[in-house]
Amino acid sequence: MTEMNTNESVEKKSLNFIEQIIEKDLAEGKNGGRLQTRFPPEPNGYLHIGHAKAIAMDFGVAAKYGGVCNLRMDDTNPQKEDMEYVEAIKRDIQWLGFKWGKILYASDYFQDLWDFAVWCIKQGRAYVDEQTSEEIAKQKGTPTQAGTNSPYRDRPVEESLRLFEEMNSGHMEPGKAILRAKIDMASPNMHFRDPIMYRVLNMPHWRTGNKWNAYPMYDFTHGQSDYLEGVTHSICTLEFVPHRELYDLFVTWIKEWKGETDNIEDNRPRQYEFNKLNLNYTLMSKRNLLVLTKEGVTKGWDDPRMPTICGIRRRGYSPESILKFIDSIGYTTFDALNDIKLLEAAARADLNSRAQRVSAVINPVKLIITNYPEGQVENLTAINNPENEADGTHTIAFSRELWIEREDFMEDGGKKFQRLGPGKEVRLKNAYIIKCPETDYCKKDADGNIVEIYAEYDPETRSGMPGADRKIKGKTLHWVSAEHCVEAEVRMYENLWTCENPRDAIKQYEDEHGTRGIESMRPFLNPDSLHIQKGYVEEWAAQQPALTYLQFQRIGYFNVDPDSTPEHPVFNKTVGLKEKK
RNA sequence: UGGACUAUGGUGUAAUGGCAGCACAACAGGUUUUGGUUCUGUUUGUCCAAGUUCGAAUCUUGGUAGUCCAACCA
Repeated sequence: MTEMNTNESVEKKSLNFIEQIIEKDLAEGKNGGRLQTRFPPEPNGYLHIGHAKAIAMDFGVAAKYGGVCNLRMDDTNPQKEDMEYVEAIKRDIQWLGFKWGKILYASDYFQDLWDFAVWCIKQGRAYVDEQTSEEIAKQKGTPTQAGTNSPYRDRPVEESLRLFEEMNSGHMEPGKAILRAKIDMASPNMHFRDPIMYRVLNMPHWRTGNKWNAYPMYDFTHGQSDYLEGVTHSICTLEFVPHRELYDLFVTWIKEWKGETDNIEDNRPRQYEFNKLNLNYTLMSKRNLLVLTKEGVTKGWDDPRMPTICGIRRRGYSPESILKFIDSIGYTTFDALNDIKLLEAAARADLNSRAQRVSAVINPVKLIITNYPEGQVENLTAINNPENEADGTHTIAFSRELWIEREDFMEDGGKKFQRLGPGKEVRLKNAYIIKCPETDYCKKDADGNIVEIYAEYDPETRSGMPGADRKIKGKTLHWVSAEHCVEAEVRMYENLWTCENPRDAIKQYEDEHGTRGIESMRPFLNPDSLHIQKGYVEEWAAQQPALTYLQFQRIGYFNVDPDSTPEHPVFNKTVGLKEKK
């Protein structure tokens, strides 16, 4: 092997299996060497982080290989869909940093699909079935047992055509008839047992108004839409694997309908499937997320505990951290359960380089520098981001009375406790080295709680002075000046769920107890998923609403919540800093 | 018990018949005005069994385990 070949093979290692397929197809000139993908959400809810994985794939490969990715609303079911969601979907995709070619709608193809369906009937490949859904379900058989043919299967074409028209007239009751493809009731693939093409809904559609009363099903829409708009690689998740055979069949039929009989294998969309995102301690299903919001467990789709893209955004994650996470878990055909810690690690890695460092005390106790002159105030220099010098500095006020974290003082902390305690010396970040006396180091209330801590500062050790270079045993603590800080609401979040796989746990609970909805969820909900704490934040941080990403030093990454006002700042904890024991 | 798909450290992923590598996690140490960052090092893996082959994580067969499929949802 030559060195060049080695390098090429090294490069190939980083390609996921979809990218490998695309490179091969492009090299072989399939579809005229074109690459076109689509991201096809149903506008019936908000996008979640699982969608972000699909978005990163669909838009990502298009951008990488010079193709185009269109955004297509899969809007074939007006019962469930709403235009409210379309804007939210667009906003979330843009926030993630992707650009679509066109915005398309499956409903754009309703006329084509109708004409195609009529052709199928005339070809004897489709028929109107007038049985009830129960009868049809019964005839479908089971995975281990073949189905039986509908009595309407071989009805005259003219009769089906007339009934199909009636299905769309608005005068037929939903459920009275459906259009089915005549395929194979004995197929081991359940989707081949005369799948439903059209059903009667008698409902206006938010885009097509009252034009249609019968609407096409997913299976009779997706492949045809892909074909009609020129998609080459229709990438979706693994649960659609059993649909692929049907997808291919309908694509073949529609090409025939269009009279395209040349190059039937190379010039057509193909479906490829990757594993969808499963995250432990996280519930992804839209239906159940809706229950949480309706029951008031969470406050809307953008609650920072939600796995929705808007929730994650509000929580303070950057788009880059989400993309980094998705990149780290990869695309395979293995049904993995990913560790949410990987998402947190990706966020820390990204936020570390961009978050502005500020001081905030969220479990405060008063610290009095007994030898610091009363009324004196010093403006000390704080570095905005040690990872990026260009971010500059800001000043932070120092005075006699400070707030520090209650956990940073222990009367009997022992040797391993390197923070403040009787006779112990620590450095105050950007300020002075201070020392607690051996005795009379604090004041307590009647219950024995410490209300004030006393220490003396060494005036020679202000940061920047030569005396500051002195090495001490203690750690460096953060603090805020009691008179120069802002009181803030700090929202701290934990996992919403106490079990690794809430989906399975809820399902099992439902089966065992016969309960539904919120009753089946309660046993697995973390009652402490939201802690609201009063904190003290240095003035600079509270005055900078433009600061998107913050690090409360020694605590974690935070952002400013939309609820925040100058009078009442509100911060969300995105993720804590890594802690060493 | 029909069909389709899958199985590599704790978690995720790479290998395209030829040295089992990477990330996260964990652990130990150095640096550090964040118990952060960073740097160095360490531990841990091919589901099982047989076969093909000079050589198998990879191919074959048989087990085992898991996921998906019987919505007038997508």
